Amino acid sequence: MHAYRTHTCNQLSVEHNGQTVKIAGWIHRKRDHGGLLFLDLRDHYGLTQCVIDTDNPLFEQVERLRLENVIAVTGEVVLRTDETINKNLPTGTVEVKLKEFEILSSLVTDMLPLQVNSDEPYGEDVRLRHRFLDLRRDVLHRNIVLRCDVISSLRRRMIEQGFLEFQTPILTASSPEGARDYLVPSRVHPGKFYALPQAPQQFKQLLMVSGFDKYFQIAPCFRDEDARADRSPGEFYQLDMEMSFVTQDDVLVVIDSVMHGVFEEFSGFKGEKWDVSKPPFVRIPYEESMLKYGTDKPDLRNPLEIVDVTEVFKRDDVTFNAFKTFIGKGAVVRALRVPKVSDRPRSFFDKLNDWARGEGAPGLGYILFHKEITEHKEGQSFEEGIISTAKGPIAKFVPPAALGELIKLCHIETGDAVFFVCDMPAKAAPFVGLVRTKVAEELDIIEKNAFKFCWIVDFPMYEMDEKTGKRIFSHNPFSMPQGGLKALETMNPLEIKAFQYDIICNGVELSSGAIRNHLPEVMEKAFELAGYPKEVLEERFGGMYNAFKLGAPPHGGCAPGIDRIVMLLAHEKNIREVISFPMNQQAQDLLMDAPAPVDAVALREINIKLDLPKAQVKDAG
RNA sequence: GCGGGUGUAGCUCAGCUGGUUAGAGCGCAUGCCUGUCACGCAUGAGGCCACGGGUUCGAGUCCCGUCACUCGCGCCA
Repeated sequence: MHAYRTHTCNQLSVEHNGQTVKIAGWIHRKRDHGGLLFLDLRDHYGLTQCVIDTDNPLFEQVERLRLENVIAVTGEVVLRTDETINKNLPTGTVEVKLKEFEILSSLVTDMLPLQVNSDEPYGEDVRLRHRFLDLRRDVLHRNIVLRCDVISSLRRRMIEQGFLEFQTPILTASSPEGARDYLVPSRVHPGKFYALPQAPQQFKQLLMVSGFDKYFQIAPCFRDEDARADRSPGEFYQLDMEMSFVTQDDVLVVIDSVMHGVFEEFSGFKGEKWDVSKPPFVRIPYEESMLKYGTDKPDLRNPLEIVDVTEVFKRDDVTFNAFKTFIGKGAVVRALRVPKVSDRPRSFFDKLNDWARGEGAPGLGYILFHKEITEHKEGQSFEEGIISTAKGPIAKFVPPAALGELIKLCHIETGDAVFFVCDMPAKAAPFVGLVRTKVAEELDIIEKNAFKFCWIVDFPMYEMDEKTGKRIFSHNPFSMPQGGLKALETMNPLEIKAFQYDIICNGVELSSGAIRNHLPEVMEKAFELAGYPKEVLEERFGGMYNAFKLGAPPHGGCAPGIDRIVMLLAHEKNIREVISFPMNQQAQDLLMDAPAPVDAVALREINIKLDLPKAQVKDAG
């Protein structure tokens, strides 16, 4: 017999009846009836009930065992009687009649800081400090298994499509722009630092220049930025990929197929299978997304759409001066049509209005289109049909003809309401986007049980930095401008689009990607337009820039975030629920106690002297 | 860096308008219980009410500050 086990705790069934088996695991739960004791033994695979009674001289010893002790149990598999079968347990038709047992770990004597056999929500610091216990618990344990399965599926799908898996350096050079780097001091080169890669961006491009054609990596990325619920502090993983001799469309098709495949494969992880968008995923130009959804990461489960109705409020016969004056200063009016809500009580609209004020808006104007009146008759003008039915705070400022135009623009039907937001374009779009989300949540009309994908394409190459008034790269400096050198030389830079795309699922940004700028002369011009002289390009991106002068293929790729993919599939709101050993929000590892002070000798060796703000001196040892 | 929330037993939480002895469930300990599966029953141990200051005759409760955790903003090419 094997030293530890002949079967796992999820394996035994009626077919093992009568066999002597050995199983090993943690004591999940004990039910002590005095003369009879049940013990649920748990391993990675499942639970098996063991039973012992007072006929066995070991009874008292078993009775004394505590939860979470690790033991091996040897005994006979016996069938349960019909009344005692547990249908909730895969092994519930049998039990192991304990003959012998062996303690395999040092005995648990301390109080457990959290109970493994419970699904109570524990405080996150306790969970992180004792992550190994937390990871034993069912939900988290299964999430991590899902993560393993997703990664192996991604890997298989990439390899099947001819991609090669690479490793790239972890100790590398600091990259300008972007997030803050994690820096690692060099012992050999006093005063110099490595940086941990924010992404293997330049390496994967260099691999393309090296002629490898199709690259992928389950790539760790390090960014020293503050955490969010959907953003792990410090480090995260991407399915990083890049391919040569491709157009944007080629990249999108590959990712469509990988994402669709993985989501189809695992969409039933939480029970019922969810619908997954069929490829090709819909492609929405950035400008259209900002207009229709008020964001560059739209949740397409939300059926509501936004329309620009500035023209309507500009009309001479519209007398709503609050908007008119503002429009004169460059503001726009965005309308959100909400079907079938005109009969909602006044409180519904008041509540939304209060919410909007809470968000810093002056209020939320709306017009209601009541039922009886839009059912206009032949011969009656459209406008006549509408006039007495439009209600709401600003309806009286909008005469029938203008209402007719509004109805056409927004495809308004009887019983609808329309909300209005008037502001400068850069503010109106995101705010009406918030309204869109808020209203859909209130009405509970966000589609359930669906993973809805889309691509946002045609991002602008440059944008104005609001604070400095300077022109900057709006996504990253590596993207190819649409129209190439000619566009850079002739167009208004702010109107140039890039071959830059994001993939979105249910409002979550999974990845950015681009067709890269692999032409040195186009790079020079692109950087010049962002205010960087050629020297900066040479200094900061020298490795790649020089490589491009020695024969670079056109190439592009993207890098879907693995943690977020798993988070979506596991229906988790917090990314730490799909990471084995995450840091807390302050970027501390409470289990391993990192970051930690180092002693003076170590510091001297790397030529570092600390100069700490007063309050923190004591922490640094 | 800024704003919101939380902090009471090992864990999850309750604790009213400030009122004298601080409560429950789980876990732990002891005892009873031979078919449970979140077993049941009884008894018990376990508290710097995050920390520091203040108001008050009296503070777990009110006020101020600090710290920790968490959510969001800034940040995240």
